[in-house]
Amino acid sequence: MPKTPPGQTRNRVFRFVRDCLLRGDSPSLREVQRHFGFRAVETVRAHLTALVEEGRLIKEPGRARGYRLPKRFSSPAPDWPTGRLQPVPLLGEVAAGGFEEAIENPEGNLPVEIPDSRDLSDYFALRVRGESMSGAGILPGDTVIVERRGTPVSGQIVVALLEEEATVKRLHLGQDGMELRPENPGFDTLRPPPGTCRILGRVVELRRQIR
Amino acid sequence: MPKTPPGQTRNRVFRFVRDCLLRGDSPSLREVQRHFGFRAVETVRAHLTALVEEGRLIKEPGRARGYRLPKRFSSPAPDWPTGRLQPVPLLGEVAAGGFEEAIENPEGNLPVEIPDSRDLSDYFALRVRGESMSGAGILPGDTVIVERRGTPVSGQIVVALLEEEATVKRLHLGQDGMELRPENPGFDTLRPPPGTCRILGRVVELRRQIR
DNA sequence: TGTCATACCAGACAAATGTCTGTTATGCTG
DNA sequence: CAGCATAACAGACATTTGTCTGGTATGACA
Repeated sequence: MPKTPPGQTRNRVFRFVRDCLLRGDSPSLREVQRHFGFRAVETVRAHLTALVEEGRLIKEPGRARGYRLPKRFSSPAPDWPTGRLQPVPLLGEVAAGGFEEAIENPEGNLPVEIPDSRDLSDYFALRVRGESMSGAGILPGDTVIVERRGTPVSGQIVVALLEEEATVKRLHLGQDGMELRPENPGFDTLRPPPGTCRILGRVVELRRQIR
Repeated sequence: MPKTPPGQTRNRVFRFVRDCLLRGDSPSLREVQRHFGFRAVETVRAHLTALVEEGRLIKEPGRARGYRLPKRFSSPAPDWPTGRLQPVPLLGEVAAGGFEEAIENPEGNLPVEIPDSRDLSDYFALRVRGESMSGAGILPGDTVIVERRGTPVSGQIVVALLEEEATVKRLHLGQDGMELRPENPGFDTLRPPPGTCRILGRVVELRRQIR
C-alpha cells in the first residue's frame, strides 16, 4: 500500500466510518482494514485514534466496536438543538384502545434528531389524514413527529385522540374548555366534551416525501 | 435467579435489546446478562437465538454485537424505498457562482434516507425563502431536500438558480420554453430567457421544525 | 546531514465476545 | 409416573476484536 499525502487517507477513513455509524453499524478495526485493503490493523487504529484526538470521532473504551459520532455531526444545523439521532416509531392508523399496542408494533421507524434532554419513548410519528390542516402547510400523507411530553399549551399544533381516531389540529384552551381548530376554511372547530378527548402530544416536526 | 413463566423473561429481553438497537447500540451477550442479573451468558444466548428463530431479531453470524432488528423495524415505512441513511449537506443561502463552493462548505448535515441506487453527492438540502410555494404546503423556513440527478420533468417541483438566487417553483415545459410557476395567487409565473436559468434539481422531501 | 512527523507494515498479545456441552430444576401432558 | 419442553446455571473453549511494541519508508525542515 503506497503512502498517500497527509490527511488524505485519514479523511477517507473518517467518511467511511461516519457513513457506517450513520447506518447504525459500528465497524471493527478489521472491517475498516479490509475495506481499504490495508495490510495492518494498526494502520486503521492509528487513523482512528488520530480522529478521536481531532475530536472527529468518539470512542467508548474497553468495548468492541466502540466508535461513535460526536454530537455535532448528527446535528442537522447550527441553530437546531443538538440531539441524538433516534429511530422514532411510525404508527400508521391509530384506533382508540390500540394506541399503546400501536407503539409496541410500529409500521417502521423514522430517523429523527431528538434533544438530549428527552427520551426516545417520548416520541412517535403519524401519517396525516385529511385536509383540515392544509392552511398550516400540513397535507394529507405527510408524516408528523409528535412529542408526548409536558402539558398541552394553547396555540400548539397537537395530535388528539377522539372518536377512535387520531387527528391533527391546533389546540385552543379557553374558559369554554378545549377547542380543536382546523386550519382550513372548509372545516369546523371541534369542541369535544370533557373526558372524550385525549391529547397525545404536540407536533414538533413535519416530513413529506415528494414523488 | 428464579424461573419465570414461559415467555415473560423472553419478552423483557426482547424489549431491552430492541431499545438498545433503536439507540443504534448493539449490546453484547454479557451486557444483556449484566442488565438482567443472569448468572450465565448462555441464558442470554438461549433467549436471543430463540428470538431470532421467532423472527423478532436478526443475527449477522460470525460478528461481535451482530444482532439487528428485522427490516420492518428499521425501514422508515414498508412502502418507502430501502436506502441508506446519509448526511446530506444543508446549504443556507446560495449565490450564483458560489453553488459548488456552497456544497463544499455546508451549514450542517441532515440525516436523510437515500435510495441504494443513488449517490450521496446527488443530494443537497436548502432552506426555503418566501411564500411563493405556500399553496403547495411549502412554507418559508422549511427545508427541502433536492435530488440533482436526471433531466427536469414538467410538473415537478424544482430548485432553480436565477438572478443569483436559488428559488423553489413548479416547473412547466411547453413550446414557449420554460415556466417557473409559483403556487400562491399573489405571485407571478416566471419565464426566464434561455441561458439565464439553471435547474439545480427536483425537490424530493420536505422537512419542517415546529417550535 | 540529522531530526522529526507521518503513513504504513508485521506480528504478538490480551481483552471482549460468541459458542458449545452438560447439568439442575420446574411445570405440563399423556 | 415417564416423557418432554422451558428456564436457568456452570464452565470450558474459539473467535473476534482491540492493544501494544517495534520496524520501514518518505517527505519537511532546520
